[in-house]
Amino acid sequence: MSDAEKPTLLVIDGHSLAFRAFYALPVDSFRTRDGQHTNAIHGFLSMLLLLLQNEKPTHIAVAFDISRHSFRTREYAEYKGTRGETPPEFIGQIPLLQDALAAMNIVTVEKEDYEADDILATFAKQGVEQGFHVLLVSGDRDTIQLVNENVTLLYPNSQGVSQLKRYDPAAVEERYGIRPEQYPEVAALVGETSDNLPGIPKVGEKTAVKWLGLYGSLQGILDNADEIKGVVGQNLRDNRENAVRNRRLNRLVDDVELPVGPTDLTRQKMNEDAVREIFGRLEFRTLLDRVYKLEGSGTTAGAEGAAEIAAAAPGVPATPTPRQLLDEELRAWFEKATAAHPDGLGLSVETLDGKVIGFGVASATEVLDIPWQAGRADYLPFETWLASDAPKILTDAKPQLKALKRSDLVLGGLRTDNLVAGWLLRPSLQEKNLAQLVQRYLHEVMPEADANQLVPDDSVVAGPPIQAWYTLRVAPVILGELSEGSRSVLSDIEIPVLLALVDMELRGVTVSHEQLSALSSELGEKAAGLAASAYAEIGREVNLGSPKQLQDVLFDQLGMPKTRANKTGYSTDAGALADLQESNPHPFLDLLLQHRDATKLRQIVETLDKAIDATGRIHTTYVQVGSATGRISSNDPNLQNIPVRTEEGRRIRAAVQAGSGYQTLLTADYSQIEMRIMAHLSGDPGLIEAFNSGEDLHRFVGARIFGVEPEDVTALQRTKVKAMSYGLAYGLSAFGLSKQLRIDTAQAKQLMGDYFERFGAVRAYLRQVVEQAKVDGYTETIFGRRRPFPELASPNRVLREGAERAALNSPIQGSAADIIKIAMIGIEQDVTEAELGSRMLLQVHDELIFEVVDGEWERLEKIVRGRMAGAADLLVPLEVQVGRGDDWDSAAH
DNA sequence: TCCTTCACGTA
DNA sequence: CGTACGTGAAGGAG
Repeated sequence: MSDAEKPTLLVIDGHSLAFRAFYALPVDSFRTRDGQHTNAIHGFLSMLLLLLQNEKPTHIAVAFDISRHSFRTREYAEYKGTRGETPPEFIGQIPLLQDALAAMNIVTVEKEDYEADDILATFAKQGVEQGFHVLLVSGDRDTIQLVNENVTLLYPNSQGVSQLKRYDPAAVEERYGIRPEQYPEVAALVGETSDNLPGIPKVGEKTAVKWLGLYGSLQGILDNADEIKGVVGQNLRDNRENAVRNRRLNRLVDDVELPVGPTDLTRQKMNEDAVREIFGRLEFRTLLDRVYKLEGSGTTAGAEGAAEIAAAAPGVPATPTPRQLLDEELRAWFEKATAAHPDGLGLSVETLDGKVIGFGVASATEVLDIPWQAGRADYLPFETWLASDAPKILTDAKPQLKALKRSDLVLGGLRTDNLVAGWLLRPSLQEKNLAQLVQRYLHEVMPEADANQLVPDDSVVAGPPIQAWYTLRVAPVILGELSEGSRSVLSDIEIPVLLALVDMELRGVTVSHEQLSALSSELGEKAAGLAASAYAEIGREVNLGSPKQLQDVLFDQLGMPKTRANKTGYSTDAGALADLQESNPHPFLDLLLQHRDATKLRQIVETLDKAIDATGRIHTTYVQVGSATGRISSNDPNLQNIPVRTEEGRRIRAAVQAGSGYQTLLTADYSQIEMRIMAHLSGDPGLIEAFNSGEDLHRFVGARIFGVEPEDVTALQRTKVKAMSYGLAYGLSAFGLSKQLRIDTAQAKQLMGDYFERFGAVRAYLRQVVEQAKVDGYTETIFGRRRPFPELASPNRVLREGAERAALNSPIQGSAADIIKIAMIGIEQDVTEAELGSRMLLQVHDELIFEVVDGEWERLEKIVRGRMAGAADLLVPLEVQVGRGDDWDSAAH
């Protein structure tokens, strides 16, 4: 019988797959109205449907364990003893899963005293004997031993149950370097932590496979144990019983007496009523759809069945089939659709290498598929709609807008971006893409190719039309949950600033490769010299970049006192080293610190250098939804953490320059914006007076604290005061302050006391913020941006107090973020209206950097100053400092 | 090879 | 026992 003619028997290890699914899918997103968790069931069934569709088994069974006890636990009581308690959310899902399988007429098998894998082994053996091709699905590695030319194992990868790796004998050999039947011998030597089966210490897969190659079998290895040298040889001799026991336990039993045989497992037609009932009870709407599609395609139900389902699941519209329209039809479609959708149509831009290759457009009832080729006149009605102000809804618009611009396409009327709106709702961001948003807000599973998704099947991958469809449907749910204030933050701040970020990213900034590479080699030499000196001090070479090796040097070799403990030992960070330098001065410490400095800087230089493109510019990516406070972050590369505090750091900034065609750089930053916001929010008369008087704040405060005249406050004192002022806005304690200022706690308390005596309303405000947040469950910025703080109610003190500090800082940091965004929007608008060639390039939280066309300086400076200072109307003025220079360093002030 | 921890740069 | 981020090296897990 040829392979193609053979019937296929599919046997699944129910427990292990359901458990994998449980950990692969978020518990919170899969819960019925009455609180039953369903994530394991959903994940399992989704995988099952995929298997039925792709593998088309003729026979099928699912095996379960009856309990945690089996003949193995009787033989070895500790077997699987390290497994923790079953999570409470998992309990109860298995019986429901079995109900669902029963409704689908799939046989489930379990046997007292045996594990599911033994059932798999038994069916595998019988199946092969009776001429089946056998497919096993299990998350237990022991089943690898069952693989042969007629038995294939499908094993879930680390992502969960969405992707199953196919192991035939060749794949096993490729992955492990051994034949399938040898696998349990390897496992016996290595041991299995999750089953509480210790193996031979220091023997991993590599060693075990090597030994098998040398001695042929486990028995051969044990017989020749005396030949094996070194520590591992000794370990083998000392622990040979482990290997013997493991081998005994991991041998699967293939002659379990079962009530059914392979031929009894013929795939049956599902019981539609029962399936509808149980899926309804589990609230699986999309899955039900998929079940019917599957039944319809394979058996008799057909389109009729699918229609019946759509009717049976009210409120969930069936996904429309994408249409391709041209010319007049397309024009008419948009005319009708725009009229019917005043809140916008869904749009998804498909990109490849940053260029546009297609679009999906969705209305409430239809979706369009628009494969893109530039210059096609028959798509003109679409291009017209795209450029118009007609409202559009996207998800993660920024990369799509960048691609549009690169392809010289214009998009107007961006109404909302689901990713940004979702972030405003939950700024700690659990949902990073459309699929996750759909799951959370529509409680549906979107078909997607994403490895994190459950259904990676190519035939159901969501193309642009489907993306647009879900984008349109999820938008009103998110918008409906946003507060009024958050909705105006979205429309008045986030959407406009998103458009500005698109342009800033595309513009990039010129960075001198010559200067960076020179600096890099200079720093490299410096680091090498420092390392050599450091080695000389301790008489040996260590890896100065390894905290672990440094611990040996500091605490063993040099006998220094132990520093602050961390997870892997004792801290060697700059603060700890400074403490050591004080108590146990040693030249090594200083050399180490300098070496760290040099290598860190070199690393930054190298990262930047590698990011320079062919035109000599670096294009960072701004992450609009990256922070919980409302700030924008920057990556690939991060241009918001370029050094500035040291001389050599500033040389990096000096490599950031005005590009060709531009005369100079303009930098503009807010001075002490967070302290000004604190003055505004607290209404503290002292602080407000300090700002309104024009007096330097830190000097002003320092004069009070150190009891001197403002002009006599030293630079060092001012630095300390500055650190303390900002520290207060972060929830700094007296203890923390004493550490930072290297004074004792009593003195720190005194300092804070003095501070609050002078600025009492600040303390009252900070306390009030936390109290209010505990009542509301969230904090709010001046402009209405919210950040939820569920941890404020936590019984865990560490969590709760951490949340309190974050909560008191959030309105301050978040309002500052709002203000600079508002300024950016205004500046872009004014620069465009004034038709300036000068342009905004970078944002670094409280600073903006522009490149300036010759002759435009005065006009640009006026716009920038006006928009930044006027971005908010506070009780204190917003002061803006502007600098000019050929590069970022010299433009600083 | 992938993941976590440490350390450290910015506001 | 100070908020918000992103990056890279080392070293453990596999």
